[in-house]
Amino acid sequence: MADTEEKSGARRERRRNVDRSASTRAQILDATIRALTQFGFGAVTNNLVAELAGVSRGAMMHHFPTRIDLLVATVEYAYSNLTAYRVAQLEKAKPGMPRFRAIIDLAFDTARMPEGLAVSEVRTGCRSDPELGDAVTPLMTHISADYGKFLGRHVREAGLEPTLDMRGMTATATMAARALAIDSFSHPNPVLIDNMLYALKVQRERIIADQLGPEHAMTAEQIKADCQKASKRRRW
Amino acid sequence: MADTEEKSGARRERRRNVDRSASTRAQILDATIRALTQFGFGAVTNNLVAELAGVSRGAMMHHFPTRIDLLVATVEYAYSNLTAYRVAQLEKAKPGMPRFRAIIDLAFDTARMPEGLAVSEVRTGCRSDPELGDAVTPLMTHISADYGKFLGRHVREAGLEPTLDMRGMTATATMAARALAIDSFSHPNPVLIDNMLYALKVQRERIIADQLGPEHAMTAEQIKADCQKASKRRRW
DNA sequence: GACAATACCGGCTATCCGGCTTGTTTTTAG
DNA sequence: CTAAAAACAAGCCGGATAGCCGGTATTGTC
Repeated sequence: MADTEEKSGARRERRRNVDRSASTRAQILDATIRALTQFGFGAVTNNLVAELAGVSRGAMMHHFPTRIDLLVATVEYAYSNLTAYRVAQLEKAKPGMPRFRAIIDLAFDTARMPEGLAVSEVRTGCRSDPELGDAVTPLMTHISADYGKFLGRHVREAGLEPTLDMRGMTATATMAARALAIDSFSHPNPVLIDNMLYALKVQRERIIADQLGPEHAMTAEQIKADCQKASKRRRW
Repeated sequence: MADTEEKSGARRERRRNVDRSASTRAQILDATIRALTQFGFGAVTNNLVAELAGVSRGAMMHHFPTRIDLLVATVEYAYSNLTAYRVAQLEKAKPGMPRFRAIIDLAFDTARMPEGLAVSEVRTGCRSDPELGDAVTPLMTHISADYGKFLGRHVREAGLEPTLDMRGMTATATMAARALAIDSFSHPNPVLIDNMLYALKVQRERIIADQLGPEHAMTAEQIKADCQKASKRRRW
């Protein structure tokens, strides 16, 4: 964020070490996320990150002794940002069914966000680096489990059951969103996105109708309207 | 495949240049696919490929002057193998509806095959290398379009229409299979796969019922039986 | 059999990356 | 006020990589 001196007379605002540390750390982590998003895992070098962060390589070295430390910290940071974003977004929808219904669009949005792409990049990139893989796998496992709980909670809060097809549908949406997000960066295909979201929402409403009765599900027209609204709001 | 001398007396079977070329080329391309699958895009170096192929670096240089040439050729080779495999597998099912129904499982299978993983690795990896991206993008676009036609053809041959939800469902299945395949290599989760396939098949049958009437769709029990059969046949 | 073309070999180098190390500035503790 | 500690800066080095090149062996053509 906009830092450095903004105080009037004081040529240098005295900053405590903890603040300096936190600020530099955040700059570096944000730069790493940006680098992963824009250039992909393979192009993320210490040099590039330091440059993007506006920080010397020595400072990076100080905060993240190894590249692995940097990437692990970045994934943690990115996922906590994502979680906060999800909570904030879902709070805009009324609890229960509306909030549950917001999840599919949210999955595709978060997958396209810099933080989401960063996590995906590391996830696939760590296949090329066993050491990084060892360091990141427990974290990824935790993330998957955590997201699974998140899904289950909202399913139940909507008065629904996490049946086989419900789990399958949410998992499919998550995976598809991930693959599409990376793809769309080099081969954007808005029609594809619209179709996928429509199909997933049809399936979602079908499951709702199965569990609670047709009167709780959206009609085909409502689904299409919902999709059009989401399509217009989407900026990619 | 098993090459080299198998002739009895002749200490050196005279091989024509075209054969030597083709053989070496195939060895290198196969090795590249293996390398991409096992070690991931980032770890695929010329050295590694040459070693896996049992070929000198000079020979590689001769056939593929640059790394980009190698990867582009590998993607072409892998996709043509995939196409051949798809055709061969689908011919085992009766034309029409059974053949159409085989596509979802096939998508997940091919995504997990070395050839499928290789294509996915290059697809994501080229984000880190603009030059490679430029070289590979038209190919990827063609592949996507070609696969789209393949899907459309089988939809129609089953007497179905490529409606919005049909397109969305197939696209979702394709994307999800891709993400799952890479994921499953480091975080295998058989339950997830089963759930996703089940949900997709439920959706598929629902679309069939919508278009042709419920009597053409499988029952819930049939779907589950089909999934169990696929789950047992699957070796990952 | 002579010459050309192709397949193949492996050392060389410029470049870049990650990590180390030494030096400088700012903050904090006594 | 002083000394230690922490934050920051940046030059350096071993290692690895992609591409290049001179040279050899095999195959094709006349």
